[in-house]
Amino acid sequence: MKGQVSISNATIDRLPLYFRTLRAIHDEGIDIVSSDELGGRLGITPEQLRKDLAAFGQFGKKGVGYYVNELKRNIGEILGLDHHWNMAVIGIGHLGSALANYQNFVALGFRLVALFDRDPHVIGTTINHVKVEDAKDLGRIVRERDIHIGIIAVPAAFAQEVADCLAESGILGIWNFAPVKMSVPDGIYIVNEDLSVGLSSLSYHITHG
Amino acid sequence: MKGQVSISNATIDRLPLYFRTLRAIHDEGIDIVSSDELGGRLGITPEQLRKDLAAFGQFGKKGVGYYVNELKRNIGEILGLDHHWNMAVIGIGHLGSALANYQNFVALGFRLVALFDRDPHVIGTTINHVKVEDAKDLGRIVRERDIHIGIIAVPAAFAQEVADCLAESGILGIWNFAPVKMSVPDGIYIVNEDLSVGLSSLSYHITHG
DNA sequence: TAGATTGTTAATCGATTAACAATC
DNA sequence: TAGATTGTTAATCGATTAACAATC
Repeated sequence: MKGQVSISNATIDRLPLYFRTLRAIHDEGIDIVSSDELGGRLGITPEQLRKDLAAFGQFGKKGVGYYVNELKRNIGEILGLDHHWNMAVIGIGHLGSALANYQNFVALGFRLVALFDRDPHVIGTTINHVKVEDAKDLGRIVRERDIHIGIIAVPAAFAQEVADCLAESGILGIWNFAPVKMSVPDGIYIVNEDLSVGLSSLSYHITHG
Repeated sequence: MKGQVSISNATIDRLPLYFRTLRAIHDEGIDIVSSDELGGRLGITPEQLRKDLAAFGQFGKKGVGYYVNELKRNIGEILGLDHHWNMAVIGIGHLGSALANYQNFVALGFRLVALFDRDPHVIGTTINHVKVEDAKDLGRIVRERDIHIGIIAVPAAFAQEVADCLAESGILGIWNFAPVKMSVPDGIYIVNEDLSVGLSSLSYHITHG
């Protein structure tokens, strides 16, 4: 990996697709894959794929291709999936409980270690073997259990105060499903997963063309 | 709107954010907003915002700003939100039922008109006032109820066959939550909402820097 | 009128595509 | 060796940023 060169977000967002596809290829019992084959499965040109990988090092063998397992492990390390980050979901409504139950996260090495809500009827229930705790203990528990990632699934109106609490408690990143722009101190990374953006974009494309 | 000029996806994906923020500003009782204020709330430069809008026409008044309600209506029309698209969710697992319950879609004018699953225990139940029907009736019901958008929330292994059925039945667009790349005939637009991409990207950023 | 703010053109920046030398 | 395929440099394309004239 080249430390000082900045890598485009477009490249980073394609790495999980490569990773996922390499896993599928591995499950098919294939050991070696070319940039043409791997890119082809994703609708990505082989040049694009090779350029993306080149940002981090040399992973292939000229005239041969890429060793599936080795490339998968390398991309996993680049993405930091070998860190097994601890996550908490805040806001156990419909979306929050769906996220708490999402099995794909486990497959990527993430660990769900806490759930939070404010509703006394929800507190104390168990989802996916994790107990829902009172949101007023959020800060304490984030510190105690060394939680790295906070998943915000509360209504938009409460998202900023949750983010503030997470930030104070030393969270590293926030995955935000509330449809609102939040502000946090420098050094905390936010990914906004605003579902209405995708759906509205779809509406645009079927309206035109 | 300029018919022949192609508009960047980056611009289109920002329009829903403008729309959402204009609604919030309207709710605050504010009638006129500048590109500086509107962009500022979203962390977008005023130049970027004006450039985005310029792709579709002239919506502001020099020296004054934008009339909040008028701009909101115009962006809504550009996004096609005034069409009130009919939607169906296929796959009523945790994520599917969360999507079926998601209230923000109603606020954007989308209509949930059908739910589908294969599991006999799920078929016949009701979510958000809509009955879950047998997935084998998917094609017929899509045609009968004039469903425009299919939301795929089935396991990756079944996503392609659902997409094939939707395509045959005249769907206009697919909003895909299955972590897999699907192929559909030209003219059908797909938005992939691959949750593992966002989370892996977050992992990357907290691992580095 | 003076001040403010848009819409648009020009300049810069960044990402993708194409070409090809290196080499397995 | 010949064929295949990577890694990298150069060329193109597209998006963002800066500047400013138009005008409310």
